[in-house]
Amino acid sequence: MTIYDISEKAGVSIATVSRVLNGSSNVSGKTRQKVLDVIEKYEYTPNAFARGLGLNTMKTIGIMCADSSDLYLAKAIYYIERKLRAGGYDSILCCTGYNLETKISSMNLLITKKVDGIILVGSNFIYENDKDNKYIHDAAMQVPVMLLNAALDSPNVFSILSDDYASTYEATLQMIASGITDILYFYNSRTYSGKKRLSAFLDAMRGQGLANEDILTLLYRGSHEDISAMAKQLTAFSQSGGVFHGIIASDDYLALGAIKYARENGLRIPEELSVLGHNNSMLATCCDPELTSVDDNLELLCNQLTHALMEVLSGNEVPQKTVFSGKIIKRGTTR
Amino acid sequence: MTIYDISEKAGVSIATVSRVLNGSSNVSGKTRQKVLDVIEKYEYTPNAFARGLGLNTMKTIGIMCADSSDLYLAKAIYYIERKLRAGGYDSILCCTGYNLETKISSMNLLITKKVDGIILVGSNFIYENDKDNKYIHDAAMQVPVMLLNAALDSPNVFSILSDDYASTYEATLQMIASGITDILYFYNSRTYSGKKRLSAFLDAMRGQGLANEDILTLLYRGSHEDISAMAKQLTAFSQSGGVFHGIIASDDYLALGAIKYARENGLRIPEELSVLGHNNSMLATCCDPELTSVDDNLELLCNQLTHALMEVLSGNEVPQKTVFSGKIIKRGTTR
DNA sequence: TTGAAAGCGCTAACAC
DNA sequence: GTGTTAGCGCTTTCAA
Repeated sequence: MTIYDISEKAGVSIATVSRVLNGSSNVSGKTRQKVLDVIEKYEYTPNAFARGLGLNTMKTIGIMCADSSDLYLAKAIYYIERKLRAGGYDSILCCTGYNLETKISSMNLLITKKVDGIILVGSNFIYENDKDNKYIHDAAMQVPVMLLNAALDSPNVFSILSDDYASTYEATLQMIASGITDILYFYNSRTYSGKKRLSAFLDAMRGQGLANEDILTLLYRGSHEDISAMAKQLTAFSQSGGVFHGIIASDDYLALGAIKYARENGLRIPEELSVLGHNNSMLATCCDPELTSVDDNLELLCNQLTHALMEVLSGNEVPQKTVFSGKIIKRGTTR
Repeated sequence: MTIYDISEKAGVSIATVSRVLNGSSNVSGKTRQKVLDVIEKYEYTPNAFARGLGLNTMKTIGIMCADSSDLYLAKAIYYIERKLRAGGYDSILCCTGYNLETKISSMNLLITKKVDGIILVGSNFIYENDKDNKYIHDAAMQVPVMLLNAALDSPNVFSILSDDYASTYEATLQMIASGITDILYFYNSRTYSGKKRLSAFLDAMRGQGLANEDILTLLYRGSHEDISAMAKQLTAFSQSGGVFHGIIASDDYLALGAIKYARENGLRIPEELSVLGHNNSMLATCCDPELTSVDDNLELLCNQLTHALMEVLSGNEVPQKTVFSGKIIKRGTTR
């Protein structure tokens, strides 16, 4: 069933059918109704490819994320997809992995598929060496690129993020204020936002008069789901002489690793060890005691991002960078 | 830049350009190279819409799931997306929610967008009253429909699932064998696979000579992430007279709720309460003690499903229903 | 208010 | 091995 069939059955031209299809006002009431009836009768729906060819858009947005099974990213995708759909857009999902090569090829694929915009979910898409961000600059010459929890200064790329520096800084100060000065920063990524969190921690500690060599940090490199491996690494670190009574983790997974470490080593939380996570995911309420965690209001960020993208696509002006602030949700793992 | 531009610059016809683009063998080596050079020089990529219009496919698969932020579903989507991409297909993701209306409209939307196939991730898409499955039967008349962890007897729909009945039956028997006969089945869904798990539990218990009224079941209706609410419900159930020393939960979230319940009520696990989960998600290793859980080998299911879909799309025969068996991963919450 | 017709950029059947 | 040409199904001028 094509527009020709409908026009024939309705006794009008294809132009008229097209007009009623697209809600043009230049159609008389009775003609419109006649066409509508035929359309309904034959359950006709226009061919999306043909329409795409004519309009040069199929109203789809490409969503790239490294690993859609990561709790945080999964949640972000969920919020974004929902909002996009509400705005009449579909989402093509690309799980790229953490490798630059595959990110680039995913990006090209999306461009080739002629998406209307691209959303990069998570800070791991931004590289320190700006040469490695070329694929983003390039993509942005074709379509608007939105960054969630990352920032990049480039025309046609827009960043929506949480002020990780501020919230981690604040969290560190709070833990210090609770009487703990030997704090270990336990992290797993050296991405854009990862770096900012780390330096916030370092700055806050230095503010306490601590020398760099007295500040403890530990980088975890394993799978983000392998809680046991995290605990093991902490145990090893402790056994090799690391002394700490607080752990600030760069995400809730790592914080869970810290809790497991405490349990395996007979440390009471929070009396002997304070633990603070990040993301305030459901993991924070599934452990015992429940986890104090930084909430950066992911849903708000995602809604904002999606809204901004649709504004850009409508040709409206949008701020290049929007920063929200997180807040610390106090639970049982800190004093 | 179109195929005409390229043909002109290369001094050949568009047909020849099209041939080299599609790897046709009927092109001489030097002509091919000439065209390739021009393509490279101008970074030409064919217009996907035009191609879609001609071929009537854009090599995309629609993935529907109720909630992509659910750990289990997120993981499934991850596996499926990866495998599809490897096979040259893109995925349009639709998070439908649990409401039939929105499922239907998502389904229609995917059909309208002319996807090549549709994957329904999770058993909540199948309804008891087959009238409510009409949207699936209908969709299957247009494109193949794949069901993950659900089954529906209909032409052009293919089911890949884990034998939930068998694994839950086995799990129940094991718990009974460990000396616990007062077992509570804690579940949250009355979907296809939810029902099968429940009846497996009931059958196994009845096999022990227990009368229906002595078998304990408890339905949780809250958010799947609200562990505290689960624990609360269990506490209330216990306080109102429910006596049980084992809990078999229909997923790991609920099992975490059970663990929280035990902790809040000072019950030692597994000495005073055994707990068994389902899905063997990362949640199973993030609690203390670690959770015994049924693993239904999601990755295998997803790979199988994706492979089957691509077979169908290639016109090959594929079994209408494929059942794998799960296995119980023994950890610390059971004796 | 309506219709005719020219694209949109590609594939593939057919001719050479 | 290569070129010509007719679609694919829609949107959108331009005329009437």
